[in-house]
Amino acid sequence: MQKPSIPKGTRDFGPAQVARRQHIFNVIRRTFESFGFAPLETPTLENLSVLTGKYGDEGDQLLFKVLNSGDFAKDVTAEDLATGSKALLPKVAEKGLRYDLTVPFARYVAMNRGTLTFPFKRYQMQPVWRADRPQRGRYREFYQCDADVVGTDSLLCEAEIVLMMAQVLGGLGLHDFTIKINHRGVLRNIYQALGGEGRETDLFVAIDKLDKIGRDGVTKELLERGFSEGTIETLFALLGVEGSYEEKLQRLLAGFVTAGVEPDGTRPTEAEDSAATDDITASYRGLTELAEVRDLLVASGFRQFDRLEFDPTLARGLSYYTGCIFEVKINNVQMGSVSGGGRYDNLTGSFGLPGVSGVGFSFGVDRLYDCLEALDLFTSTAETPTRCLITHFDVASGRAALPLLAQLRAAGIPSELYPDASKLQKQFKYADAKGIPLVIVLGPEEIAAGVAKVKIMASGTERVLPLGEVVAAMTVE
RNA sequence: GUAGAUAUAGCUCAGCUGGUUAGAGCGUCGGAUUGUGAUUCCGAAGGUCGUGGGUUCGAGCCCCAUUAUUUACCCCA
Repeated sequence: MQKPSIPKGTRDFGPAQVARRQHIFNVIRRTFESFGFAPLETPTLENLSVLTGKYGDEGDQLLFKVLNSGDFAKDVTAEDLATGSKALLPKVAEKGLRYDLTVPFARYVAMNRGTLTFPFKRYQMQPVWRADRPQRGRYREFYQCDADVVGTDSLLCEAEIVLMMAQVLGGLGLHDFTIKINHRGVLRNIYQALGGEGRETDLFVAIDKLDKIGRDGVTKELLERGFSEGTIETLFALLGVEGSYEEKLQRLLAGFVTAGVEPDGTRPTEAEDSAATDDITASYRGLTELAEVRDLLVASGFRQFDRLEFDPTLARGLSYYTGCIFEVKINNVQMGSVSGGGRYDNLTGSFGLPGVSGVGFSFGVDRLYDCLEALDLFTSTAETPTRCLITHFDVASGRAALPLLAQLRAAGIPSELYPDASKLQKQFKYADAKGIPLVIVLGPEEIAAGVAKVKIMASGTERVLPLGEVVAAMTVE
């Protein structure tokens, strides 16, 4: 006999887990729909040509590729085998499992550009697959819940992303969270302040690790990568700004001016240098957009600015982001971000539809689940939707229970009759173990008297009711 | 891909310096209670100690290999 198993990084979800997951999905779906997003579903399999090259070299390695049907090796030559997997891959696999929901969405928009009404707002809640090493909060199969808008540059979209993030987390009972926001333009300006060239990625990767390895660690890493000490000092002076959202914007701006950085990367002339601060502010797209998002949030009645943090060190890996970027962390839980997103100016470009700006974000349901569990925030532990169990004693009383069972179901009360004429003790244990709140005892005595006993499991109280009144009484409860 | 940790009952784990018949809690099943759960009491079932080699008079324990799981790095939801 072989021991049964499931692939690494995948999970089964039992009835109680599914019920909890559905709760998370419902909160997210309600929020997305209340902001006017419409549902979309795309295939599990995409053509590899759609997926490859969108996530960087690392991402390509993490794609699950699907072997072609039939004789997948029929086009393979001895030469291909000798060359290695790179030459082999396109001949044996033309499909892959989706890696995220944003790229399939971009493909959908490009394919259906003629029929869509822009701005197009869609949400999507489907599993994605990544072939990386599983560990805490990291699975090979997991669900993402994306909401994206394409076809508008309006910063209202960014503001609404913050509103939706807060609404979903609040709806789940997660109140101690931090929404981090930054702008790729700000990062670009910082990069310019360092006068570097072509090492943007090195820098972002190092900056992103700041909260993990600390300032000393980042300094060491940047020195190893060839940045000078003076440069690194400037970097930390800019990154180290403190204060409120508003204050950080102002101090960062002042820092840029001091460092002599212009938004387009050129050095300012002396004349420009003397220009009024306000004019320069307007030219820093990142800073002005972040200020605008803040104003829109205020006007929308957003009150949780203590949970919204402008973090100049926020980098995020996905290279297609060009504007605002977001990331959400649940505090006091050891878990990566539960949500993230940002604006991309040209996502559909590689599918032949350039110049369409979009902004979107995503919730990781599996991580939200893990956070809720770690914080003990799940209220329902019921393993079944059943509200009422009818117990019986023999074939005759089981038969007699069937009309009542039908009435309960017709009244909208999920109900079941215990299938076997087991000992009453066993039937009650079944109800208790599954968290069924109500048990009806319908034995020979009750049938003879035309009544039923109704027991409320939580309190242990029992009531004897005429058979005709049972359903009505339970509808009230 | 790199580095570490772990693997003993259905689950969570003990198991001393290598020494007789490998233990506990929870869960499961039966009984105390011919028709009442969660609480209490009594009892029972359940293990080729991940797998394969080796050392030894003797291995759950030591050594080697292998597989699986897991944590950190990289990257990310």
